[in-house]
Amino acid sequence: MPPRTTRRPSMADVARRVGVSTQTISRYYSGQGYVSEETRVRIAAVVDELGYVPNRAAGSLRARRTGTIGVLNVGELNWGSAQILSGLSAAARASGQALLIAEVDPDQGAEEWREHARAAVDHFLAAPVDAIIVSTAMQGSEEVFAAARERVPVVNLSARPRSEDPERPLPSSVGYDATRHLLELGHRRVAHLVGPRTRNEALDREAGYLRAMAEAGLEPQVLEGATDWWAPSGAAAADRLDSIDFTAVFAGNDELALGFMSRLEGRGLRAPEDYSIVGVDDMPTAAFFSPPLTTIAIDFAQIGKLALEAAVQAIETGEHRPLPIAEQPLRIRASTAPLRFGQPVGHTASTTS
Amino acid sequence: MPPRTTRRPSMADVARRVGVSTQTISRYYSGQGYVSEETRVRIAAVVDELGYVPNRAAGSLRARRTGTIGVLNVGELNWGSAQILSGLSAAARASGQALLIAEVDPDQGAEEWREHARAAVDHFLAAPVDAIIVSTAMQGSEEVFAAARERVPVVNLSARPRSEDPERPLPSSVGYDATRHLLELGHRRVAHLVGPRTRNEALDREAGYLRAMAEAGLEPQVLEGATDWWAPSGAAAADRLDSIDFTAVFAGNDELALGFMSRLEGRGLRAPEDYSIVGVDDMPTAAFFSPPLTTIAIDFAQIGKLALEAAVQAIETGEHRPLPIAEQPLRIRASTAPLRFGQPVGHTASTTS
DNA sequence: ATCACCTAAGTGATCGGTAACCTACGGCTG
DNA sequence: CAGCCGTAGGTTACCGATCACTTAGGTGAT
Repeated sequence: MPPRTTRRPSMADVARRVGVSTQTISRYYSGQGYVSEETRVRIAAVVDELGYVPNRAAGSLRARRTGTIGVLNVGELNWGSAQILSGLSAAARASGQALLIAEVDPDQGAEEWREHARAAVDHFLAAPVDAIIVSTAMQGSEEVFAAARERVPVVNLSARPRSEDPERPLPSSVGYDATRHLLELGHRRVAHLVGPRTRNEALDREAGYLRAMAEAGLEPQVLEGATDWWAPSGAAAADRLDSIDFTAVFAGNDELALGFMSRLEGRGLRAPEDYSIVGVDDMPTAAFFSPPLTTIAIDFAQIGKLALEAAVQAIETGEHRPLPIAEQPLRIRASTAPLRFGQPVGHTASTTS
Repeated sequence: MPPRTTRRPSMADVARRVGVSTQTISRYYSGQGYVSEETRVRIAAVVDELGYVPNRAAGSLRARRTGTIGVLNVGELNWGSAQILSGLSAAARASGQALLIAEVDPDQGAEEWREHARAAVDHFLAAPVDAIIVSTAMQGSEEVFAAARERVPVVNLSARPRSEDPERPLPSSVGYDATRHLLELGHRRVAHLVGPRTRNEALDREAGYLRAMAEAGLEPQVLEGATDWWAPSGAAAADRLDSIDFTAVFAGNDELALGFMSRLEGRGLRAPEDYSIVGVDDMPTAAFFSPPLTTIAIDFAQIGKLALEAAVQAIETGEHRPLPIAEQPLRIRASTAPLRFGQPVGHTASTTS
């Protein structure tokens, strides 16, 4: 079929058919001003008959409000960021906003990724959008978004807590809580499988871990090797270990924990008998791992909802309020257990491939 | 800060400063018509200086092309649909398109969900978008999109193969291939853990399974109980079994397989010793399940790319080509093994909770 | 009786671009 | 040297809504 022949109906078409001016139709949609009940009914009938849908591009041109919010996601959509997106999109629908999305691949060089982010921001500004939500941010991204802030409000979900930051997000306690759980079970040699350092969440969780360890007067042990948030990265981190001298591990997220557990099992070590492990996210699969994974359940959908509301607020009032923190309950499952004497980990240094 | 005070620069601002007409700036961006190299350089300098970004809403008004494509997703973003979205967004960036997204919750009544879908489509048409991509469709959604088709091209990624369907997607062979693998291992009592019947993918896979079983002259056995694609649904399906009389299972996706395996393990049955199981998706965690899951790897990112290209083609030429099928290799891991005599499943009917 | 005010609408300008058409100049060709 | 074409760019109308303002009848208070 040739590129659409019938022109889509405009507000003028509707107005003509109802026998009023376009202004009345505009009022019908905006709710501002007076439209009699009778006229309202006749408009509704014509709208339905013609299949009229107002053209947002036209409206926003004059109104200087597009009702569109840009959502920037860094890296592939994992369970968490996908959930955030779901939360955002539910809230957006509720408040009549449209969501424009862009994804930036962080696994390039630092310069390339910054260039990508800049392009994505321009993409949003071109739309144009009323606000930008940065779903997951990378370290060093602040300057890119600072430029965008001169045009539209920017809500950064994972900006690091800094006093100069306009949003001043409260520090998340995920890393601290997870580590505390392990310490309360009696573990003393608690390691942290750190997520990709380029992401702010990974840095936050590491900071929480370090704080909990310092408070307890214990030596931290950070396991490196994760280049992204997926299970193979956790496996790679496990493969790097040639000796194992911890009795508990706090993994940056559930995926990393799974990959890590899987490789340790290959070396004859199982949780919770041989070591304890706790993750973050509580993705739906985590409860079905073997063993079921103790983890911190982050209410990502709620985060998305809060972020969208914050963006709408910023659009309407220009006021940036710090994002409240969603609930983050610890879900205790079978992967963690109290430290027992004679726990093999830390004594044997098995070296299997 | 008060709601932005400085007006964003317009094309006229740039033109004035360069000393040309807006038309020349327009030509600079569109590449249509002649702009001398010298002028080009001066425009670039001013654009950079003012931080000018063309307003797509304004341009599209006259050009009747918004460069925006709507992506409708049905249900929460699971691994597959998130990957499709990633593929779409990468391809969109490459071709300069913007992606508008909306999510529709299918777990309402059939009437409610149809109403939601209609609202989402209107949302897209309001933008307006140049095309709509339906990432995962539900049964019975065709009529909703048929209405949208009168306005813009609609690419439906999971429309069921029907001769009347303008896109006539080729039937996917996922269900058939997975079942064949189990049959080739010697299994005869092969069950299918069917996905949520409301989704077309679930129906397609079931059809493939039934075809393979019929070809082999075997009695099919469909395990019901999954209301979504997540692991808890797989567990629920396992909980419904009071006797187990199969030696192999083809699960609708990896998540379902995981939930199912986890519950059977609670009943003392492990793959591949006691039964074989194969999933679909090859999500990154699947290789780290215990046992690592044999599964069909769907190249979702590729699907997204193809879909976006098809949409762009339809926009430009009005021509709907059927989507080529992405590769779907079988990844053989430890969850499937040849049928052995004396395999316990099918003999014992354990009833543990 | 006059005036203020509410209800219900209409008028014309305008947002920031693009389409279509037009102008001007130089070089090459017949 | 007239005619034609390629290059470089300008002019004007227009896309489809919203904004700011105006009109006009009816009602209640002074």
